[in-house]
Order: sequence, then C-alpha cells, then structure tokens
Amino acid sequence: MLNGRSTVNPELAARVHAAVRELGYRPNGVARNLRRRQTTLWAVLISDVGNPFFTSLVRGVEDGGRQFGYSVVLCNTDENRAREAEYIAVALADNMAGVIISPADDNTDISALVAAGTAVVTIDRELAETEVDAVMVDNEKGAEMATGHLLESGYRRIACITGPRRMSTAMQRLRGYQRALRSAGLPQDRALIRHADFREEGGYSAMASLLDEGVEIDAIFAANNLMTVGAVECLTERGVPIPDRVGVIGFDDIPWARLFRPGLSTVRQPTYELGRAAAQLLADRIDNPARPTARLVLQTELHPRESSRTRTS
Amino acid sequence: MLNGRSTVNPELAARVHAAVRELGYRPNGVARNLRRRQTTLWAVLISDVGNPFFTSLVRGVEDGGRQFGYSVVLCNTDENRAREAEYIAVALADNMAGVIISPADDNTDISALVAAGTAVVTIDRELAETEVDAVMVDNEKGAEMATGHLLESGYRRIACITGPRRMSTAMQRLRGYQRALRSAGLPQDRALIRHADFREEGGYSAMASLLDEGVEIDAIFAANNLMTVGAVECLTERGVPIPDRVGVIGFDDIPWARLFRPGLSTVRQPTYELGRAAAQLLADRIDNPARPTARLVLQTELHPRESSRTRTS
DNA sequence: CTGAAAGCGCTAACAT
DNA sequence: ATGTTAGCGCTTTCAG
Repeated sequence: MLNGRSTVNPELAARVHAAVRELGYRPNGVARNLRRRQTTLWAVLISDVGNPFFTSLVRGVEDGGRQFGYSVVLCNTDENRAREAEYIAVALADNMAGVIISPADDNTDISALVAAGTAVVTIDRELAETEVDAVMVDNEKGAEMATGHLLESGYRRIACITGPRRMSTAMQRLRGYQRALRSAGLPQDRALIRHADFREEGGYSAMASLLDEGVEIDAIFAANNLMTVGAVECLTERGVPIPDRVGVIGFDDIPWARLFRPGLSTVRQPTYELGRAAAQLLADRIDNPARPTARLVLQTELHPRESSRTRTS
Repeated sequence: MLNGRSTVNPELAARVHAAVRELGYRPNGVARNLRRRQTTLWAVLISDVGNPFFTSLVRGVEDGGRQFGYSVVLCNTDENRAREAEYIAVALADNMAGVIISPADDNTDISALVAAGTAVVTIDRELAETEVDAVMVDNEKGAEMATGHLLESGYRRIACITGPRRMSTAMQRLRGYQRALRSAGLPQDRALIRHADFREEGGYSAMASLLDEGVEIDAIFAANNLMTVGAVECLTERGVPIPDRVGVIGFDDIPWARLFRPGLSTVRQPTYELGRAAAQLLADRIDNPARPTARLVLQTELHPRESSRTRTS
C-alpha cells in the first residue's frame, strides 16, 4: 500500500498513514537497495575538492543528482591511481548506481565498472581506451584562445606550463598553444614548454626553472588554475613585474581573481555546468543503459584582465 | 572462510582464493550492510562546498573517514532547513553510520538521528538544544583578536558585519568584537553592527548600507570569509581606499589571500584540522556510543596583512 | 485486484 | 572447530 499500488479504502489509507507517522516508521533504504539490486548513490572521483575547479564541478553534480534522487559520495583521489582503484572497488562493493570520474590517468582502468554494468561518465578528462559517456571542455580551442590573446597583446616569447603527459587535458591544451603559435608563424621552441603536475608547487617550480635557465620569455600560458597561481607567486617573489616584464594567462578561473593585483587573465571553464551535464548524462545512462555513448564538449570563455595587458614596448 | 575465521587446509584456502580472483567475486556491501544493520557511510551536511572554508573541512573529514574505512556522502544544505531535514531523512533511511553537520540553525532538529542511535558530531556551529559531540574554534577569542588588532593599528570606529542571529558562530564572533571594544574603553554603538547572511552579497550590502547611511567608520571586521570579500568589493567599487580610509580584517582565511591587493588580513581557522577532529570523534562515537559527549575547541591564528596596516593619521 | 510468500547476499547465531 | 540455517526489511512475483 505504501508504494501506492493497491486501491484501498481511503479511510483505511488515512489510518495507515497516521500510524506511519505515529510510530515514526522509516523505510529501510538498505533493504530496498538489496532487493532492487541498485542504490541511489553516485561516486564522484576527483583529484581534490580543495581545488575550486573540482569544487564547482562537484556542486553541479550534486545539484543535478538531487533532482533525480541520487546522493553523491565524494572521493578524493589525489591524482593517485591506487587510491582511485580503491574507490572504484568501494563503488562496486556498495553497488553504487553510477560513477562520475575525472581520471587520474588516461589509462585508468574502469573495466571492472563496465563489466559490472555500472554507469560511468568521465568528466573534465577523457579515457584513452574505454568508451564511456564524457563531458569536457574544448581544451585545444581554449588554449589556442589564451595563447592567441597573448599574441594579439604583443607577446612573442610565450612559454607554456602544462600538465603531465599522461593526461588528456594537458596534451590538448599544449596542442592548442602550439597551434596558436603556428598560426602566427612563430617558431616552436621546445625550451618554452614545461610539463608540471597541475599543482601550485608545480607551477612555481616550472616558472622558477624557466627563469633560472635564462630562457628568454615575455609571457606565460599556464594550463590550469593552481599552476597559474604558483607561477604568479614565483614571479612576484622574484620581483618580475606582471605584465610589464612577463604577461600571464591561466586556464580555468580562480574565485575572486578580480581581487588579485594584477587581475589574472583566464580562460573560464563552465565548471558548474560540466557537473550538471555529467549528472544528466549519468542519470540518463542509468535509465537507458543501451544508448550509444555521448561525448559532450562545452566551450570556454576568454577573460582578459590586467595580467596580459597589451604590450607597449 | 573469507572472513578469516576457520583454520583451513592452506592448500584449499589457496584454491578458494584463486577461484575468488578467477570468477571476479566481489562481496556485496549492501547485503552486508543490511545484515549488520550498519553501513560504512557518513553524511556530511554543510551549507556549501563552494565555500573554501567548508571545502577544507570536508577534505579533513574525508581523509579522516578513509582511515577508519568510511566513505563520505556530501550534502549541501544551502543554509536551508528544509533541505537539511531532507538530507537527515536520507541519512536515516540509508542507515548511515554517522552524520557530521554544520547546522543551518542553532535549533536544527536532529532528534530523529539521536532517536535512531545514529552518531552525530556538529562541526563549526553548535546546537542549542541537543547535546552531541562538537568541534569548533574559539570564535569569541578569534573575533576579539581581530578587533583588538584593528584597535592596536589605530582604528577607532570599527564596524562589525556578522552573520544571522540564529547561528552560534555569528553571535560568538559578535561578542568577541564587543568584548574587544569594551576592553579598550570604547562605546558600543549599535549603528556599527550589521547582521548579514554569511554570503558575499550579504557582505556587500551590509558594507553598502554602512556607507550609504553615512555611519562614521574607519574599519570593518567581517565575521566570515565570503562577507569579507563582499565588503572589499563594495569598498573597491566605490573607490574607498583600503586600508587608508577603511581598514579591513576578516574571519577565516581565503585561499591565495596573499595574492590580493591589498593583502587581506584574516583570522585563520584550522579548517582541515576541524574536519579531521570531527572524523576522529565520529569514528570513536560509533565504536563507543555510551561515552560522554565531547566538545573540542581549536584556536585561531591572526594573520595581519596590508588591509589593516597601522594608521598613521 | 489483493494478499502471501519467496528471496536479494550476506553474517551471526546455532547446531553439530 | 566447522558446517548449517535463519533472517536483516524490503520488493516482486505468483497464487488466490
């Protein structure tokens, strides 16, 4: 009756409902999950909730999931494949309805999930081998826009601090940077390219190494928010004026970037929307496991601020 | 045998384990949960993962929970009591092992959790009625330090933008502010006190109202990170120089506050540690439901930066 | 159309 | 010390 199945005497129904309230009866979700062989839980595997990029993503996923009646289990992988594998095992053991993952590596193994029939959506980063629903931004275009903006502002010796080779986003953003230089007819100088770890320290050290090695540069394109902050800190610490001596633009916004001085130019990603879209795709995949995989690419937006002001010299 | 109970023929054990691996057997956590009448899930109820304060808290909880074998379900309440109640119902229905909550209101009703025997720890904010384990900072002292610092820097007409009356943190921080003024022998001017909503917009409007009403002020103490940002934005927008015309200090740090210009003075809370401590307390409470309730108070740290530089005039 | 019964996969209690 | 069984609370199926 409580499932709204039977057609019962309305008076009886009222009495039952009263009793339900009176006795404080609560349906046991665990028993329901066991019987239905499904839960209403999603695992969200990201490298760090401390990074505002992922925060906003998670927020979107949670809001989206709520609409469909799912709760979100947070899983920080710290870019660590072992930890990632652990969480995948948990998701499997707990029969989670779906997994949204920003893989720590292009080759992250999600075959166990696929084999178990668990719905999976990758977010931000793509998987090389397995074909599953994916939501991401147009990284190559975003990076090209950023680099193109520096070129238009008059910078010519533009360095690129990108992420690890094993991550799709790092490579796509690097390609975008290279494409912009090529379009402008500028030489590709390998000394201008650094692979760091997508963290603040990585950005800092990459910036330091560029300065220490005396590589001639007049601008920096940093391929994520944290590395941008690291690079700026390094420049500030060493008294290199931004943008007069070195222009800076970063990929992905930083909250309150407008309160920084100089204001940081960035390529903004629609992070919240990425999360919402992933939630939509996952809910849909759960209802419709057979549908062909979807690949959703959202666009980025250029936000020029003072750190990439037009060069006058 | 898989529970490591029996003493079995080692050769047989090896064969079983081989079969386990071969067949890809995975224990069903849901069935286990039903039988044990317990899960390994914690619900963390906070108002917003988008706020770096809560982000860092959640990170601490997740890291702490992992150590004890728990996963964390993220629940954004948006300071909304209805949504909070919904999530409490979910935690109950899903038999979650424990709940860590930063209540949207001093009178948030957690009696259902208590009645069901679910372990609960409040974090950041306290509950007025129910006595449960609690982790927080010394808000009054932190606010007193902040205000005291402004006084030492030569400010005399210090306004306070605090949070809603219904929240313990807002009231404690207000009291700390008042205590500092009293110690300095300054008058308590009610026109200097504003209750906002702990959000950026709230800080912005409160600041705007102070300026619009022509209240004579030379400094601001804002009782959380987001309201500090809002207040600074308002001042910046209206061209009020910080700290020369108005000094600013905020409660709770903001990531990369040192990249802001002027650098924002803050009272730092040990956010990550708060989360870790709450996790510890919750795990312990689950193992030991009868132990008396604990109330853990951590200390804050003053981080003076340029926004509250000593007045020369 | 409604009520009864089987059983999801595991573990705790019980019998051997 | 080991093997067996009952049953967690629900939903689904099947019989009435």
